[in-house]
Amino acid sequence: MSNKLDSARQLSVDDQDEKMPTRNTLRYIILGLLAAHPMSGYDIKRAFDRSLATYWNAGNSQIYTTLKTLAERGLVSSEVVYQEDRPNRRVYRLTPAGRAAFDAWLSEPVPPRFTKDEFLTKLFFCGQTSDEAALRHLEAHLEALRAQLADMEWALREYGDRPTRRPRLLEYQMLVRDYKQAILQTDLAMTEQAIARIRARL
Amino acid sequence: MSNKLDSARQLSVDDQDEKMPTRNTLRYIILGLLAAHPMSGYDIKRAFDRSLATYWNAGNSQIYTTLKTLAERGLVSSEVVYQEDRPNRRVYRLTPAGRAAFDAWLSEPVPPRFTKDEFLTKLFFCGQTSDEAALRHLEAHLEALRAQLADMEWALREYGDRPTRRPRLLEYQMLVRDYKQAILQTDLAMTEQAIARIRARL
DNA sequence: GTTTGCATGTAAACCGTTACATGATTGG
DNA sequence: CCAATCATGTAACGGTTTACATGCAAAC
Repeated sequence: MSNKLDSARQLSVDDQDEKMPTRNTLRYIILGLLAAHPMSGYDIKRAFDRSLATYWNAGNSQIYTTLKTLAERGLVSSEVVYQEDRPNRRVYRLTPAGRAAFDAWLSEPVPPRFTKDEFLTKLFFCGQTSDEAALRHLEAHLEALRAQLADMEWALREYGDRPTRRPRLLEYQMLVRDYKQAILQTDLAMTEQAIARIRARL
Repeated sequence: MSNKLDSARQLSVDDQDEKMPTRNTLRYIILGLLAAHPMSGYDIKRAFDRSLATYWNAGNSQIYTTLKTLAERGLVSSEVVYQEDRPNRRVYRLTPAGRAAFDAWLSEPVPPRFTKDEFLTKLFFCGQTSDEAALRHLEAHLEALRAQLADMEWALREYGDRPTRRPRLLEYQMLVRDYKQAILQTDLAMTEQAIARIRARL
């Protein structure tokens, strides 16, 4: 469909490329979190669950391995913090190179990519089943959406109004939150409408 | 969490399990398309671009390899259709086993999975850059959304009103289309609102 | 005394993207 | 002559998920 300028791809002269060539959004998320404060892998996982889970998430296994590769590339450094009563923590912080890489990512445009939506994809094919089966999917989706909206409300109450010394960060986070919430609400409204549409025929 | 019946996991004697255990939405999409009519890999690619691209897409390489594994597992069969003037086509059709697998997928609930949204993720971190950079991202997103909406309109005009002998299929496809369109419109509205919000400060 | 929370990881399988490869025909 | 359409694939890499593995402390 759109077919404009695929190749603005000159050979860049400098091959300092400890290549970080592809996408790896997760790497940059971790750098971005560490830009706010030093954290352990465990902390990062909690940051996902608290505030990021709606837009992205990752399992522990991916987080820990990614931290390791970031360290190998010199984008983060780490030190062990010894604790009694609890397991020791390995705390990571950004290096200047890491900060630079993060800034570069922030200023780059988001590369386009096809969306993948398992729910809509299945619904697309539901003409090949019974309306009852379709209704089951829609109702399950409705429930999932309500749970997600409730989670967002909860996270807002729990973590949203804490004082911060970086109001700009919070401002964008709230902006994104509102954005996502509006989409979820439309999603919910459309699911309800679809249910009504199908029920009307039974 | 669950720690009860791990031991239901004895070596199963029958290794008919040509296991199709994971997710692979693409496999089922292909089965679903073939359920409507027999098609070649090329046709499947076109079906994606015409009507499915908004919810899912795949490159040729993945399509052709997936067709091969589906054939190995006996879910589809194929025959070569010879053509003059053009390359021959290998046309695939569902086997009864394939139809059964597709039906099973349709009746299963959609397994939950974390969403990943590169755009919102980047916006989430935009408090660490200039508002100008954030505006650039938002404006690029706006343009992408407009293009996508235009594509959907175009696809509707081009392929949407053709007569069909399976009105139920089309009905669900229209439902999903409306659904997606509403979400894109909310997306667009929120992007515009975010742009206004940031501009108000400059 | 069992579950939850803290804390860190490894290995393998699986899914998706990018790059590459080929070759005839039709239309501008 | 160049681009697009038709048509089919292979190879390599990279990113994600799932399963497995460990172990102490506090709380119920």
